[in-house]
This record gives sequence, structure tokens and C-alpha cells, in this order.
Amino acid sequence: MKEIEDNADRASGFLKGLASPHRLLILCQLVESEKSVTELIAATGLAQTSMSQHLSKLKEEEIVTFRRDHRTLYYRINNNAVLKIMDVLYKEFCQKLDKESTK
Amino acid sequence: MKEIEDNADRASGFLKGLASPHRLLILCQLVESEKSVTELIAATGLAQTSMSQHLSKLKEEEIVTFRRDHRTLYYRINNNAVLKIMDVLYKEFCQKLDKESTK
DNA sequence: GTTTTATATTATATTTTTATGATATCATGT
DNA sequence: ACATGATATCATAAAAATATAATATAAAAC
Repeated sequence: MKEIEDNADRASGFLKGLASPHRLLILCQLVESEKSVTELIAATGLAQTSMSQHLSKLKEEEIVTFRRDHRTLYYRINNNAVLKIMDVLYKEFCQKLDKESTK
Repeated sequence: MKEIEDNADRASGFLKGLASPHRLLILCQLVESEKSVTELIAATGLAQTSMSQHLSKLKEEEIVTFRRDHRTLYYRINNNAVLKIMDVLYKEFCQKLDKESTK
């Protein structure tokens, strides 16, 4: 019983990591390929500080990881579960343009 | 471009609906079968007010729906995307008991 | 129609999340 | 060593989420 609650805590931490419009935009970028922080800022329009904090949160939940090349950090998606969830979200919220009419 | 942000907002609202340990416990119950509010309270140990608020949030995000039978409301999962995400979470956080050693 | 059972709503205090501004660090080029 | 570019950390104010207590509603039993 205690174990289920532990799992619920970890799973919900993970979901909270994903559950922000700005972090989803970041992850959309990273689904394509790894990106530097500067590239992510350009692509999303977020302030530098805010980007850094979002990336920090994503790292904390092990949603992303990064490598360093000279002074540039390249972030990428770390976790296969993230890709699966992004896929579910894409089908549910991006592809579903009134599919009812096709039925 | 505006469309992507709209989608990110809706998707993140949906994820926020899921991203709570208590709501995940509720949903774990509902994966098995529909349940009345009283049954959910017994199964999770949540306070009645708190349960009602969580269910309200889950309804708001169209994660669950319900039917009435006399004075009892039976809630159930409303959305196939929810089941898919629960499946991902289950595999990631409940089945993964150091599977590395089996590799 | 009054009571009882099941559930929702409202109010509020607490905690958490987020954005912003200022400053710091770290690697590199000069 | 110093300036610069890339990124992180710290402080803080504003907004959102949560739990709890109190009250309300709605359906059925009596």
C-alpha cells in the first residue's frame, strides 16, 4: 500500500515536470533533435532565466539530459516514457481536428 | 504558431489534471472499473471535500465522467488518452523494479 | 414534509509554481 | 589576465494548487 503511494508520488512528479505549456514547447523542440539553450530560447521566445529554470526542472525529473560542447550545452530527451507521452498528446491535441466528421 | 501554443495550453491543462499523487490514486481505482464517490473515499483515504474537489478537476479536464444511480454518482475514465498515459506510468514507475539486473 | 445519505460548493490558509531582475559561473578567445 | 558569450543561480513578487472546515444541495426513506 505504501508502495503504491510512493509510485504515485514519483509518477506525479514526473507528470508535473511535463505539465507546463512552456515546458511542452521546449520538449516539442527536443523531439526533433537535441538543441542548445540558445536555440531553445530562440525557438520558444522564453526569457533566458525562465528557460534555465524550466530546463532545471526537466533535469530534476530526469525528463531531459545534456552534453557540453565547449561553452554550449545541448539538451535532449532522456526518457522513453516522455516520447510515448508526447505521442499520446500529439494525437489527442494536435491531430484531432474534428475527426468526428470523417467517421 | 499560435496554434501550437493553443495545443500546448490544452495539453498541459490535461497533464495538470493528472499530475497529482491523489488524483493518480483515484485514477488507479477507476482503471479497474467505475466507482462511486464513497467507494473512492474508502479506497484512497481522502477527505470527502478533497475528493469532491479532485473529481471536479478531473471532470473539468474531461479526464473522467460519471453517471447517476439514485443518489449515488459513479465515476469512470472518460478518455482513451488517459488509459494510454496510465499504461506508460505503470510500466515506468510500477513495473521497473531494477530491471537493469535482468538485462 | 422532515430526516438521512451522498455529494458538491464556498471560504480560507498554506504551499507550490512561475516569471522577472540581478548576479554569478564557466569556458573560450584575445 | 581580461573581456565575452553561454548558461546557471539567487531573490522576490505574483499566481495557482491544495487541504480543511463549514455549509449547501439533491434524492430517497420515513
